Amino acid sequence: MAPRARAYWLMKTEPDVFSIDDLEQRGREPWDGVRNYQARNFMRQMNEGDYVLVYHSNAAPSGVAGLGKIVAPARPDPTQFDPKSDYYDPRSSPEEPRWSLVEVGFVERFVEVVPLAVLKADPTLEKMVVVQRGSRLSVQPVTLGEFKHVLGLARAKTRAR
DNA sequence: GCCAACGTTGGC
DNA sequence: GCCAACGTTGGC
Repeated sequence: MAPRARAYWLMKTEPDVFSIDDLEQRGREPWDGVRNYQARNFMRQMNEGDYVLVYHSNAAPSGVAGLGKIVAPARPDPTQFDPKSDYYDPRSSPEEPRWSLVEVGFVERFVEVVPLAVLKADPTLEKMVVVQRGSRLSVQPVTLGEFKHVLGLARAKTRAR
């Protein structure tokens, strides 16, 4: 078996709820609560070792806050079965789970968030899903080129200080 | 807090 | 299967 190529992703989180700092403190986190089919389908394609740009949404500024890594592949998200959870889905069942989660491990917290405005102003990233108008997808694929370029932007800030 | 853009639901 | 109404996301 040829090793599967590593893939790259962007996952959004609201830092008021769960931030890159929270991920750093915990080390790894089950990424529960995703309730969008497209996002779920991307999570089901993820493999251990894939890298994740951790994106802060509804933040000041919104942008890429750090780097994570997939440490466990998709499995049923238990919150869908829990009537007390905000993410409870009465139409899902353990026999036929509708929603999945992956586990994300902490890799790196950027010195500064790379703001969405910077991504949008960068011609190299014009195809990136997160800069598209009205993009709401909370789990997105990222190309290797985009991934490297965003890391470069984050590191440029580090070197400049 | 506003609101544009989007995804989902459900009547027909 | 269409599409209006509704709820949500997320930038600003």
